[in-house]
Amino acid sequence: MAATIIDVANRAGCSKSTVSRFLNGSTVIAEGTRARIAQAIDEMGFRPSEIGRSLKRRLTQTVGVLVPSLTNPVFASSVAGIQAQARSAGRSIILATSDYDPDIEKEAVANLLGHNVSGLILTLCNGVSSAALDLIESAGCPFVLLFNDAVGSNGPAISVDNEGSARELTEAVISAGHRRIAFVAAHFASSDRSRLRYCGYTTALEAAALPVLPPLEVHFEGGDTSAVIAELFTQPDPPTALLCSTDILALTAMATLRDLGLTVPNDVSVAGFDGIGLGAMLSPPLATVAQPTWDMGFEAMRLLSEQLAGRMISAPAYLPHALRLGGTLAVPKRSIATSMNNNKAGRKSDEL
Amino acid sequence: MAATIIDVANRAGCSKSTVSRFLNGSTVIAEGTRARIAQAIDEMGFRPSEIGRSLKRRLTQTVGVLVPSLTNPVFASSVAGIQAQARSAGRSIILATSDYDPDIEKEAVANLLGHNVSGLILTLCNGVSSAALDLIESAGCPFVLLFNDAVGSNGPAISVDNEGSARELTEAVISAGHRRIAFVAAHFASSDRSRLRYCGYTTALEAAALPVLPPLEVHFEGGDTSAVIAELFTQPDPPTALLCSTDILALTAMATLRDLGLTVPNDVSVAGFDGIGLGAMLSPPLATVAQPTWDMGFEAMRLLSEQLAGRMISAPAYLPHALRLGGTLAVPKRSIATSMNNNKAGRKSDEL
DNA sequence: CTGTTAGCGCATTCAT
DNA sequence: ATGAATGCGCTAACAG
Repeated sequence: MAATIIDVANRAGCSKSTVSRFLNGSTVIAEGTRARIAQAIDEMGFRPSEIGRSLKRRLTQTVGVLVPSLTNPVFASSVAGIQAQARSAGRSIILATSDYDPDIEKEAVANLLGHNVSGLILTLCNGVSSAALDLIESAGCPFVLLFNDAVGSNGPAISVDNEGSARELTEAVISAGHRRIAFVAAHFASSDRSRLRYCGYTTALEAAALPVLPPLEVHFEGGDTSAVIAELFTQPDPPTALLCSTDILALTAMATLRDLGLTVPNDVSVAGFDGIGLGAMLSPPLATVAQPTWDMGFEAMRLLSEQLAGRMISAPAYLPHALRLGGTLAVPKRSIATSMNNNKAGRKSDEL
Repeated sequence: MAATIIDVANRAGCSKSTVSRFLNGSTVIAEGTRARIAQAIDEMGFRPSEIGRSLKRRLTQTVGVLVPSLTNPVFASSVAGIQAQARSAGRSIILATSDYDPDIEKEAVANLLGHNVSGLILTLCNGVSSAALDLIESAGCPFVLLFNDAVGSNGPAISVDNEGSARELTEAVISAGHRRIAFVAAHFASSDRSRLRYCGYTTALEAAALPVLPPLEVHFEGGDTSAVIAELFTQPDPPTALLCSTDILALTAMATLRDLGLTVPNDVSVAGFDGIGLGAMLSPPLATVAQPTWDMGFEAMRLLSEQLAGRMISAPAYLPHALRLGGTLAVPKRSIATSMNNNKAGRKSDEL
């Protein structure tokens, strides 16, 4: 099959040690042998076996990456960022997905660990209590959390301030004049981000002395979202604004509202979270909290590299987010009666 | 660090061979030792090293996956399908991206090969002539092409009938009454799909004796698309319909048209290719040729597994596509010249 | 049923 | 500057 280092040595008329040294540039090699080795390698199309190499060195050039799903552009984009940085660092990535399921998550991590990955980048269902994380820590494998907040004292993590930004977003919705604001969330059990964002929502509402509605938890990529939304808006006194824990959810919600004969933002304002590219291409554009997803992946990989190199730099836990207001978020039209004490009700939507 | 098979053997009071046999279930083991081994494994949290295992077996349980980009939901979705099937087959995937660059593509494949992947699933820039493919074939590594057509006689491939479906789509556009139809394409050099789809377009136009416009080649994820489109529609006698080689391109095009004061489909019809989920959520929904991207990935992985198992089944090269008409594709109403003037001022934000 | 032995492809002492 | 020998963790003959 594939040529080995011994084949190269034979053809070049030297020992495999010399070839190994050639490959790793560990010592100086005589010009003659150097040339013969180079030629032999070229002629045989030899590529050193990563696995032989890894076995010997006790470490690989691969890192494990675990994300909930690739279907969500947020994670796909972050993996792209990871990939870009990994490539420039000469590392490969083994990719696993958890499908938002803690059990699969644990199994996937165990599998990754079995591959002797030199490190891991993970977006967990729950960064605080995770069987997968226990596995990793007992194995002593370096890791960086991505989108999850840093767990306790240790371990670097790259995220955005989910709770704070959700609070800001909710405050903006309140400023626009909304008083009855609902929150559609991916199941908390499968996404701690979802929970944090809901917390930000409640904080803002409580500060404004407005009613906090219980979260409408839905399966992230399941089909129950439409039904939940439809029920919400066919009941009396529906909300004038709908916050969604992700942009994908927001898009699903908007499609459902359209089917119900409601227009966004004329009848209902909608805002999401994530800042996926396509949201900005819509008309009107989706109001959201934009995260630098690609950069976050890139930065997570960079951080992991630093860690692997023994340089424990302090992690900038939160990357900056950006509120994208306007678009699907506008002043409520039909709730003037309940917002008479709102002195900002006259703002125009594009001022947001 | 991590426990090895020898550690387990010592603790269980047997030889490492027995442990190995336990792990692989290759022979029957006495109930007593079996229990002791199981306990030892559990206590030490032992996971067999994929590396050592692979080195010995001369084959890995990993497959290499190369796609142009993860930012395009088409490929992200196909990787998700690959991943799902890989997991159920007990395989892991090493992911690489080419960024639509044949040089990176080749380098990535070389790297994948170095990891001793048992097989490869690839979406190449060009499935017909590819340095990467040469590398693979000379290494004798099994592979399945995905989105690329089968190359020559050998090698299975999973794709859709790009040319045929593009022809069908174009025919539908013609049927709707369009006579002047332009085609925006990702650079042919970076995507053979793009070229095939353009071919389908030309075939349909020629059959209808309509003018074939030269392709407007753009960088797939670059920023030149808007400029190209803007130029096209600010010249005299602009097309009434715009076909785009991908949905992403179509979305970019529509955003540009909006900025130009044109409405879709009232002023210009637009159709894409791929059937990304978000296209269907738009209002009006994006006309397109939908491919079963997730299934295609799943099927590609299944095919590779069959191949690795020695069962060379015949590959269903083309999976069924589906035309999604209507939405952004409508009957042409009037000349662009008049509509541009009429629409510049009065367009509503939710008109898309 | 189980232990012994021999590599897989490579990097790395230790010699020379 | 280069060879010979060793072993990484594991599986697969080959005994027993």
